[in-house]
Amino acid sequence: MGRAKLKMELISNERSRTLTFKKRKEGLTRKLREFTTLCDVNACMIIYGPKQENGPVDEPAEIWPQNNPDEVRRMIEVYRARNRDSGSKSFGLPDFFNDQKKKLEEELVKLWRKNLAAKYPTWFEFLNDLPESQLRDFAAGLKNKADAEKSRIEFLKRNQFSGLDFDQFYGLNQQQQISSVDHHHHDHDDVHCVNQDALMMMLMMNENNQLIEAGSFDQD
Amino acid sequence: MGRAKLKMELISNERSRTLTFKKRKEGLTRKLREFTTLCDVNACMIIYGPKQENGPVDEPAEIWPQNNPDEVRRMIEVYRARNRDSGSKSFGLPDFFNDQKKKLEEELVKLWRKNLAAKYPTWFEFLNDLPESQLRDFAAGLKNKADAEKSRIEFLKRNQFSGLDFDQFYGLNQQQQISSVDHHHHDHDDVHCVNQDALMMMLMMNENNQLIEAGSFDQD
DNA sequence: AATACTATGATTAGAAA
DNA sequence: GTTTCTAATCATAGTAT
Repeated sequence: MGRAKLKMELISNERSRTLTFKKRKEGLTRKLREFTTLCDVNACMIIYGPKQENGPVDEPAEIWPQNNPDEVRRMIEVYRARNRDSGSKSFGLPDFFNDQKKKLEEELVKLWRKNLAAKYPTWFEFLNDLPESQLRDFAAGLKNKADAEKSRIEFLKRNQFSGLDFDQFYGLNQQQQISSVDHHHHDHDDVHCVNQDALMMMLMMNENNQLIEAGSFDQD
Repeated sequence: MGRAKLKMELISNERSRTLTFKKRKEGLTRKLREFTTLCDVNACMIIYGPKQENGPVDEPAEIWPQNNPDEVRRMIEVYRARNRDSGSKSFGLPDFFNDQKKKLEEELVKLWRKNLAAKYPTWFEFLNDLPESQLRDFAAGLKNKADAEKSRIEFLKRNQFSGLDFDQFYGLNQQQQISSVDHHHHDHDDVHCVNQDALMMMLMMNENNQLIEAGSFDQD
């Protein structure tokens, strides 16, 4: 027979629900495609699920525009930017940093670690991809850098900002709770941890995000 | 009369197009709401436009779930995270930095500047919002840090990293095309610019992204 | 611009293969 | 799990207000 009127609530029957999910997802996608075609608008859609008992949550099931994640990202960025701007136009600096900078930093650190972990079992194994000569130089440089950083911190501790808690100051203390980032301890320097790594990287950059070019010199 | 069959292309008649936009946008939103209700899935949608001749582009016209931008953001984040992970599982460190860190830093810097500019005509005027005592301490601290940073960079330039192609190593070469971040020169230090500013701010924050409270000490 | 109408086209619930 | 069928519901183009 034909269709019956559907009560607008969660479909309890699993088979029906799965079927409806499939049908309506397709219909939704078609509608959105038609919509953008007919009216010349930008739109994007992300559909997750369906939620499974023993499956990963939030598995993306459909994105639109299809085959164009960059476009999706672009529109998302626009949304995010506007969403940030509107709403709180007069927030102070601390608020801004609390809200946005922290998230970005966290995201950065997470991504960094995640991708490092994906490619290398341990943090520093990316050195394996370097030629032997650079490897030696890097090892020496890293040691120097670590030493220099430690020295600098010591120096600052002694001579400047007395009364400041520098560990706290750098945010290098008790940061184990930064999401679920696992900390590898490196054999070359105990001082390094999440933000220290990121900080190191930033310290090595100039304003164009290029590494500061080192002149020629002798190393110990 | 009733409806006629619609050709699936941009509706040339502006009046019809506007009307269709409105109708279909509503229909789309209803469909998506029904969909999530019936099938218990997460989904979000962003609709921009309609594109106007003399209006701002990409004006958000509709988001879903409505009144829940946080939820939209959450889903977007999940999408972004997954989207990043899949696709290129085996990229190296340089690629990662080129691709992701740069984007994040860019976003950070842009947002920072945008919001600073919105609130303060000049970069350092946010100091005006600090109490007098903190202002003095901050100024002194900033100078000391700037000096220390400059010295450290000089030191690194002179004494370390000879023979290394660090640009290549970190994949940080030829990055001038970093969008359109404009560089302001500040009167207190030529070395400082975008990233240096960000660094400064980082250095001034504790782990909770609050500005460090300076203890009392003598300044030069 | 927004709302209402309504004939018709489009979608889809339920069942079956 | 998919596809197909079909009647019933739903959506909406064109029009009018």
